[in-house]
Amino acid sequence: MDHDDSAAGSTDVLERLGAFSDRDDWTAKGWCRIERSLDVIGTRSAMLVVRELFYGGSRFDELTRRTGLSEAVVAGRLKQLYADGIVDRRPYREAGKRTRDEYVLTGRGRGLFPIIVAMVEWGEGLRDDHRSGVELVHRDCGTSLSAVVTCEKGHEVPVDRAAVRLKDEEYALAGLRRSK
Amino acid sequence: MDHDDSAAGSTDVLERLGAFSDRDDWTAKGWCRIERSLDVIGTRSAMLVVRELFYGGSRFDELTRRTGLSEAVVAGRLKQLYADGIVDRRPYREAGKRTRDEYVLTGRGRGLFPIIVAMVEWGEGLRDDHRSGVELVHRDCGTSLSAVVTCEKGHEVPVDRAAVRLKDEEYALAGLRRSK
DNA sequence: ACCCTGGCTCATGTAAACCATAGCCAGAAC
DNA sequence: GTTCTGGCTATGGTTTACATGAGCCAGGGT
Repeated sequence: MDHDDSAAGSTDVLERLGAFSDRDDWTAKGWCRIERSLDVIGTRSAMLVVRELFYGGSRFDELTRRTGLSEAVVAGRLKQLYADGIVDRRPYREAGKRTRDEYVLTGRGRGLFPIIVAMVEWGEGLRDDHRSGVELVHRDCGTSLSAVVTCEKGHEVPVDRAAVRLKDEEYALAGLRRSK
Repeated sequence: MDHDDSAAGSTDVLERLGAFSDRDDWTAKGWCRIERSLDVIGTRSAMLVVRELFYGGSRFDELTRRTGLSEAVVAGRLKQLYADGIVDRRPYREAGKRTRDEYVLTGRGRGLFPIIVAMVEWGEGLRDDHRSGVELVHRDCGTSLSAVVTCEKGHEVPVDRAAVRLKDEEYALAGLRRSK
């Protein structure tokens, strides 16, 4: 298997700045935002439930049916997502039925939108049946959505123009010394 | 536990267009790009390895040390990531050591950049120790990175201005009929 | 030739994630 | 009341994801 990659020869990923360049000191241990995110949406079932919530599903049976997950898993996931502030419960009532709760994304939940878009976009390239599948579009102009990385000044930032660093270097280093 | 959510009362997630609005027909079953992405980077270990590759790690011992994962898991993950075309292997040689392979992201692997940025950004809001942690910045201007959703015309698209639809509706419906 | 280092694998065990089935129980309908 | 529906839970079993520790082996040093 050979990956004819156009960038073979360049190691251009993120540049490491300041104390971060000496990475061997702080391996793992909750300093990383990605790990936190993974604690909440790191399972397949969590992502599928969130997907359905974005796609407009809100009731228990919709969520089980459309994710293909078992009721027990969906119930457990919804509990966790509620505890983590991703979904909120809201009572509803259908004619002839008792009152139930439906589940809607909170602000924090809707904050997952770029992740959803990025994953849909990236999944597109994994196989080559580009005809079928789902597409996210702008309501106003109809063109498809894409997650792009920008800085605060609005520049689009490709991988090789990005860098990593510690947020508050002195604070972080102090915490590191404490825990030793 | 009450989530004082400013958007309580609005169900504004994605609008469902065309045949997609009748979602109950195609539950699950590989039509979704997100599921594909999850098949490749859906585990904690995969994301952590990819994170380290973005942060400049490339050798086996770096990857195990910095992810905190066991050697067996890292080895297995690297195999899968190689098979899926996310990483490439490249021989290197340190003085006095034998020749080994190091692992670098392919183009497809670097395509995960928006997902990484979005997850770092989202993980920021999960707890409130905003001082410590890692930060992704633009090399040129130093401001921190953010993943924003745009359409092809460059408009920034918030969740409530986005919609979902089937890509090639006739093709998709035909495939659906076939599989019945 | 021998040793020794380090990337990698194998074996074993545990915990988590998931499915399938059955059952509970609030409450609307009657 | 009684019944019946549907959201949810509880039980048991399988599969996947991980850790731990032992061990293999290519190949550069000497």
